[in-house]
Amino acid sequence: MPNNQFKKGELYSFITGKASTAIARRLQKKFNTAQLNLTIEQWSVLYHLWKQDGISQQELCNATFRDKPSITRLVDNLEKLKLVKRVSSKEDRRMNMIYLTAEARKMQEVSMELAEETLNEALTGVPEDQVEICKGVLQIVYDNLK
Amino acid sequence: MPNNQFKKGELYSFITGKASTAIARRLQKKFNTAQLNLTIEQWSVLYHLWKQDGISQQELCNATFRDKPSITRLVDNLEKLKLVKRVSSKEDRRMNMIYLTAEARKMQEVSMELAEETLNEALTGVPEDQVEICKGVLQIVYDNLK
DNA sequence: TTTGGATAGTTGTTTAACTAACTATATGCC
DNA sequence: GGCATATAGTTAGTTAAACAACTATCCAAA
Repeated sequence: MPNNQFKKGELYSFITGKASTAIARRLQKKFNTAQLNLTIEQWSVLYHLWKQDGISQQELCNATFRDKPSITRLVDNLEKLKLVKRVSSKEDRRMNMIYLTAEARKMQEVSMELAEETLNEALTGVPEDQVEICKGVLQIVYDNLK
Repeated sequence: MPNNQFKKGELYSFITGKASTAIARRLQKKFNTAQLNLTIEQWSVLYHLWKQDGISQQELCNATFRDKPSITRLVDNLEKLKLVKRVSSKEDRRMNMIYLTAEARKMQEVSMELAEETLNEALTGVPEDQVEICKGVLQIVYDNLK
């Protein structure tokens, strides 16, 4: 028997992701205010490179949950901004390994602080145990559908 | 004192809305399979018109959490698909009232069933009380940031 | 009654997502 | 070795979001 928790009136915001849209908009505004010339999507790519530099575009696809054309263009734009460099792999010449520039490395600290700040604003007034439950539910949703 | 529940490694999926992206993609695939020629964004506009027909573009902005140019273009495309009609208001000639066509009215039942089906798939294995908590947290997040 | 501000909607530009079709390289099998 | 297939990445076309600048209409106060 499927769960039928969703009355029609409540289904909308779950599908449209109003909460995560609001979070992303708030973070984008903070980037703009801080003169950080970076879109949230570009930041999400840098985020994974900060964790591990020199990974392939395919690995960025998996990490960011985006398809190959999206990553191609994000890397194009990040390259134009001189924040990453494509280096074609010597072991497998089909692959581009993506490396951060010094410029991009400098952006990590500020942007991560703004991201944490945004989440703290978003979660003001939410008890910690409920945040944990919410994270768990969203993880299951993702696993169910991926 | 701000909540500091977010370790850096966990912050990413909250901001990028992986769960809601996955839900929207799954629903879009169901639309395509069902030969329902409709994007999720277009569906989200129809959703509110099914609840109340003949509202203004500004009201659609508020309901769908989108800005005016986005709604202008969504209505443009829905008009091309002959799913809605713009009728300029007689009381206030600045306003367009948006009306569903018979064609669009026919799409409500099928598309809503697919949406509910998608959410049931997404929430498989999640206890009902946790879904409620999650919905509550996302609502607070939205209210905190809007 | 005119003028100035507010509101409703449109247009242009940039960035991104999705699909499909494409090129280049690698790999495994005959 | 040569061919089929899979994998990595790119390109093209459509839809959408965000922002800024714009037009048209309404309304209220001088």
